[in-house]
Amino acid sequence: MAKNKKTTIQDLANYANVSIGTIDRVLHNRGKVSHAKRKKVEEAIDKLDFNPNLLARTLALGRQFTVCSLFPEAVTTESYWSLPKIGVDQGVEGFRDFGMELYTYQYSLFDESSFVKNASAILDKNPSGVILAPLFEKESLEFITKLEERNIPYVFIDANIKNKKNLSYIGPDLKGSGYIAGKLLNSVLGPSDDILIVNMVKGFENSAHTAVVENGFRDYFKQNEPQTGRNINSITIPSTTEIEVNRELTTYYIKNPGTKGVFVSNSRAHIISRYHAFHRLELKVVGFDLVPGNVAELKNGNIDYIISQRPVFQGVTAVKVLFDFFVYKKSPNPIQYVPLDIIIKENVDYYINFQ
Amino acid sequence: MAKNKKTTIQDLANYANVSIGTIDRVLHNRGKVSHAKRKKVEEAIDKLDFNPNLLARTLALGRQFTVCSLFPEAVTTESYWSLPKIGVDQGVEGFRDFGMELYTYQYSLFDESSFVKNASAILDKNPSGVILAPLFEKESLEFITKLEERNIPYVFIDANIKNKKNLSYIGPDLKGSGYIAGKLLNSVLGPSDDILIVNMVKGFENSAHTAVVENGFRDYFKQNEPQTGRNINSITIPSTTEIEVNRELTTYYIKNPGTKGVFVSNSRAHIISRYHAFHRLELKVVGFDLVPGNVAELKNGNIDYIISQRPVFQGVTAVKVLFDFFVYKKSPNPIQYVPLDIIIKENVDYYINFQ
DNA sequence: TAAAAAAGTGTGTGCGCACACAAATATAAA
DNA sequence: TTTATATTTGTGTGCGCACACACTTTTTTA
Repeated sequence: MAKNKKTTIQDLANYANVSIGTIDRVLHNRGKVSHAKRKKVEEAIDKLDFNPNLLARTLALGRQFTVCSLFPEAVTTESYWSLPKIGVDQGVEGFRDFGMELYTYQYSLFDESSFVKNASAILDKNPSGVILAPLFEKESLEFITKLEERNIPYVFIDANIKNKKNLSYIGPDLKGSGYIAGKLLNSVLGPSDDILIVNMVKGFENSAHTAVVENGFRDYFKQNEPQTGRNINSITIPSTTEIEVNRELTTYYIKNPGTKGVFVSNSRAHIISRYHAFHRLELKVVGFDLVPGNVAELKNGNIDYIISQRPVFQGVTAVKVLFDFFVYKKSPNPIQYVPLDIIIKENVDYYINFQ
Repeated sequence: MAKNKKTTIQDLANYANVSIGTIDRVLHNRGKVSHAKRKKVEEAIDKLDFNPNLLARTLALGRQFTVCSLFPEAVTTESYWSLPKIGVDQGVEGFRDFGMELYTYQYSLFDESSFVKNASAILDKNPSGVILAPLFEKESLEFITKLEERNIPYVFIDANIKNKKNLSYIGPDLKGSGYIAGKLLNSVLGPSDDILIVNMVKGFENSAHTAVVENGFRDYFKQNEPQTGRNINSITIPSTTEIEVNRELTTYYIKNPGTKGVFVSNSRAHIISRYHAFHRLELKVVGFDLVPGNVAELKNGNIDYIISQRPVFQGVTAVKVLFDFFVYKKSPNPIQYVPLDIIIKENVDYYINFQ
């Protein structure tokens, strides 16, 4: 039903008729211990169900874990990238007394050199571990090479680069997220309604990820609605500003008035749904991420579904993975797909209010 | 960007030119301290940004937190009630070194006296806190009265009794969960398809909760589909066994062949969806909770939507709430509605596999 | 003005563990 | 047999804090 009072190394020492020094030796497998006493101590560990007190150990060791994170910059507090940062802050806060400290760095998606510069600053810090959102693939590869040279563990968050030596990838299954978006949009459309996929490329980041999402989306219709004559077109807007997005939408909708549903493969669905409302267009919209803009549009009905990839949780989990690796030498699951939450007007508040 | 090395009480003592004894006195506001030194120490606390090391404090205090949980019994490991138990186990495990220990108790939904017996056993343990799923309202009220007499804090999980002195309620917004179920079921039905609501009463537990869920469900249709001529009937089966459920379903479906959708207000949707598959009925099904039976039926398409109320998370959170109250004297939000996750075939694996 | 009481401050111990070092015992070499 | 050398085992210190207690200085009382 529960454990009795915790047993300490002193308890072990009493049981085995040795001093705590010997206990220490067998626990850490260092120094010399006679075979007989070693056996006896091992018996004590087993019989008394010894588990070292992590608090005491941490206090005694007094070591420090420095974690650096490198994400795209959050332009405003309403930006998507402020959320993973909140997550890592929160995660590290929980391990503060265990000696963990955090330095956050951010790079501009318009400027690869800012990535390089910050990556180099991180290397100068010689951290115990790194949390990286590798949106610039080439520069990220150079960075992790250097990390590996220095034996610094790193985890990817939000975006993945496959077959690397990252401790773990914590983020969405991109293809699956597109597939789910397909199912959701389809569920609110008529069988032959035309669909527009809107991709945006903010800066110079790798757009391969967006393509994977789009493929997942299209896969849904290929596999489930093969024979309908609907059009599914996609446009890629090389910006995320309202003005540019609006211009591209106008251009597209005038030429394609039959469009009934829109899938936005990033966190800017609210820009598009506001455009719809402004022009009294009754289009269905599915997008990603619970940023404030999307929440508002979800609530007033301009967005139908938001898929959330738990960005805060990603940050928290990344920190925890590093901690477990430092302290317990635990090797995590190399790919940890976060749950893809389906958010609608009716359940959005529960997600926002909790904690 | 980050905190410098953590400041200790010794650092404070050096800054304020006093001994750690005086620091201790102002920190805990005990004993006598001259005004001048108190000011100086407070300045030190502020300037050096002192935060006590919880690890050291815990170690020094050496106190013990005994937590008791009282839930309905999980008949098999596949039952719903095994999930909150997993949660509290997990939560307590994380606080083990902080002196927290857990005793779990369970009662039979067929036997109020088992509740009373276990409640009394808990009182004998004189725990620091209690986590309770108050499904027997009358007996729960008697229990919490005694807890209050003894000044033992308690939190409700999964089910709530309003206006009581529980530290917090952690669980679903029942009405909202029914409402969401309504939206989901409606989204896969034609506008005039008839609907069956299936409630089950396993034992002698309070069925008011089920009624709230049903009201939420009906509200959705009242508010959003007012003028359709569809029938929404409900039956309440006084059992959760397959045989009894099947008999009731047969009785109902023969009389109501127009039924196209079923809402199951508990975790037994899989029993009903299996019945449908067995009899080649193409009905849409919405139910609650990611128990293995529902997961399987979701995957093979017999269930369309499952709403999950994060039972494991409820357990973890309840433990955390108690811990924060014990250690930081934090009063939590009195009502913490958990997110209601919408689970479909396409995203169910992410929920199961993560961690 | 001396003794008693109160106010103010510092020191020592222990929580459970890691680690450096000292001590004791056993074995090998001289 | 004695000394040198491994091998084995025990002790002391500190991590940051809480708390008991001892000590010093001031104030009050007789």
